Amino acid sequence: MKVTIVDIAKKLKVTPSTVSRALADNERVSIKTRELVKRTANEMGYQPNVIASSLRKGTSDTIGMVVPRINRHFFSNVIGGVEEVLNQAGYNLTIIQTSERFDNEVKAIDTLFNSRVAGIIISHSIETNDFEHLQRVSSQMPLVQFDRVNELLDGPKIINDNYKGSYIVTQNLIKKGCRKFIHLTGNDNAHIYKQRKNGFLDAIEEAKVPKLEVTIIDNALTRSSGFDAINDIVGKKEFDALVCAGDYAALGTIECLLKNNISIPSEVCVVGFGDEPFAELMSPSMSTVNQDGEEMGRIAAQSMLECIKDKKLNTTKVVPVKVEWRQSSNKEQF
Amino acid sequence: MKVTIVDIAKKLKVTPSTVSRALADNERVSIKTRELVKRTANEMGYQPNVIASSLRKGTSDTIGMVVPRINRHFFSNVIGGVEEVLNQAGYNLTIIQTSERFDNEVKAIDTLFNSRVAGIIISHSIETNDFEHLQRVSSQMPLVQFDRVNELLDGPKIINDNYKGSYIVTQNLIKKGCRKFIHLTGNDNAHIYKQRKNGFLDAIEEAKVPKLEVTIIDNALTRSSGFDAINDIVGKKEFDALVCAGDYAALGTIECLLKNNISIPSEVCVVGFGDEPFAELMSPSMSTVNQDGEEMGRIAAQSMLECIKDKKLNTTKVVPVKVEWRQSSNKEQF
DNA sequence: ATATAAAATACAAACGTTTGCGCAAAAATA
DNA sequence: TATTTTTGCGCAAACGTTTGTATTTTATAT
Repeated sequence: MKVTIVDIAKKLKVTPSTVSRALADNERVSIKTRELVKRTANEMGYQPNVIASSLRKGTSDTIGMVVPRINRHFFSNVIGGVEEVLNQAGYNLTIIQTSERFDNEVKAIDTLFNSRVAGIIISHSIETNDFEHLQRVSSQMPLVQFDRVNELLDGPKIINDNYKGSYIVTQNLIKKGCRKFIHLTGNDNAHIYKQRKNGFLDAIEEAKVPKLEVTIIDNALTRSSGFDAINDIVGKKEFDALVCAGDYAALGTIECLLKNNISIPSEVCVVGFGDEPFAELMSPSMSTVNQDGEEMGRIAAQSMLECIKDKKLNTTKVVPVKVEWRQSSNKEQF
Repeated sequence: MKVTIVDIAKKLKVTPSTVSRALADNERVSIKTRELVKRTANEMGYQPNVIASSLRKGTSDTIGMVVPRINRHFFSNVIGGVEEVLNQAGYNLTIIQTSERFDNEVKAIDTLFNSRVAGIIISHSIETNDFEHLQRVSSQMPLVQFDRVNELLDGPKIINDNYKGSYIVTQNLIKKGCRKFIHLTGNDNAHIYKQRKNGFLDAIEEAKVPKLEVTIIDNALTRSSGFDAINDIVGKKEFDALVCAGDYAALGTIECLLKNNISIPSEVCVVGFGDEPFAELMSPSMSTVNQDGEEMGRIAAQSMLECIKDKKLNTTKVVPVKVEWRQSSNKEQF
């Protein structure tokens, strides 16, 4: 049914090895035969069996990618960037999502490992703080981490400039006159949130402005937990700035503020992180930190390709972020 | 280095075939040996080589999925649904995006075909109106189409109830008093847009209301083309309802209307299609047709699994849609 | 004890490539 | 012409499974 190298060989009365080499443009076969073989292969409708090829070569042309959620704007952008570079280079991409669950992440790694992918690109689930499943992998094949990375694992890491994003946001809010800050975040074992918090705290610290107040609220990253967090304290506690570690939390807080007739930004400034598509479009439009997912994906893929070639690489690349100033923080400056 | 079936066989002084069968829980090997083998495999850290297995079995446990854009909310939801069902069933998913380009689609199909996936789940690029590349495929492996489907190809098709979505929207707008309609759409060779247009036109037709005006604008699906389309006619042409075949177009039109100080919905009602996350959050919030991507994905995956088992299947399943009525069309009824 | 049936395992080929090695013929050099 | 080098290709093994068939072992019946 399906035409193989052997079929071509038979038809041309040469050996499969010659056909194989001819198709691979190997110098050991004459140009004349090479072209003859290619032409015949075409005529016969030959389609290489990459499975067989992978088995023999011991590696495949597939890269595995593990992400927490495929339908998060940021991640799907990263995937887009990775795809772009990898396809260009002749690689395929197998994508698995963990839905933020640790056991799914372990299973995903196992699966990819068993299908002998050429390498793995991963952003960890939020539950993950044990990295043994990857220790084993990183010794056997290239492992590229992005966004949510673990410093202790070998291999390239691509991260957003989380620290700087928060720092600049906070610095500017202080300049605009905000004094009573609340920071909504996830939890510290996730690197990105720790960095965002540190950027926030350092900006407060280094501002050298007296009487700055700071409150940190953990585990407030979703729309509903953002809403609830503010709902709990509104009326009881004074604040004039909400620096959120994520857009969805910021969205929740804005909804809560509006419901309580607190005006944004004149009474309270709100800033998110991530620049989800809705941030620009909602009302008031949300100030937030834009992270270039596609660029991150391209860099991750590039790093992967380098790793496949040179084996060793242990760099950390930082992708710059850009603060989008919009209505939700558009308070007049002093 | 890596432990294989042969290694286990040697250690246990049995043959590879026994080990293979034991691991597969085959009745032809005694329960005692089965357990012994499994235990030893575990101890030795055996990881099955799925590549070898695929080669031998002639098929893999990977399903290929081709989508126009991975970072479109709807598609990433479908992917999520597919993933959920397929992973449960022990299958993997290889995803390729075509970026709406026909040649990319052809290349994607080729790649998946060559990697001997067990089946392909596809939603066509907007450029695609030649389906030869799939004719070949559908005779060799299961092909499931979703959302953007071609009726002439064999295999299951899962579609949204595009017709009904538009029909209900239009019917209701008429009830609310709208009389001068503009329909922004893509082009007719894409089924979904044709269906949406038909739903729109039929609702107009069947309303039996005198003096309904209708204008159709093609190739207006993006934010900017939506904006431009309205910008071109505003002031020159009267209209009180925009029925858009996509949310991004609707967004563009709303932006254009606001810029021209045309009030929504009192002067013009706008309705989109797709229920992108921003639709709910923008201001005015956008009425639109919600399509359940995850459900569609689950159904597509189920159909794929059935196809793999039974070979023949030629059904078309329709996933119901739900109209979300929001501010952009919240005009008082007669 | 022997013949027969059933159970458990062994044997060997196959899946479609790739690749190190070897061999012959052609070309180049002595 | 004899020797070496180059060129072009064939041979055969290997990658790690799976599976149809053959063989041995064990259980059952005669």
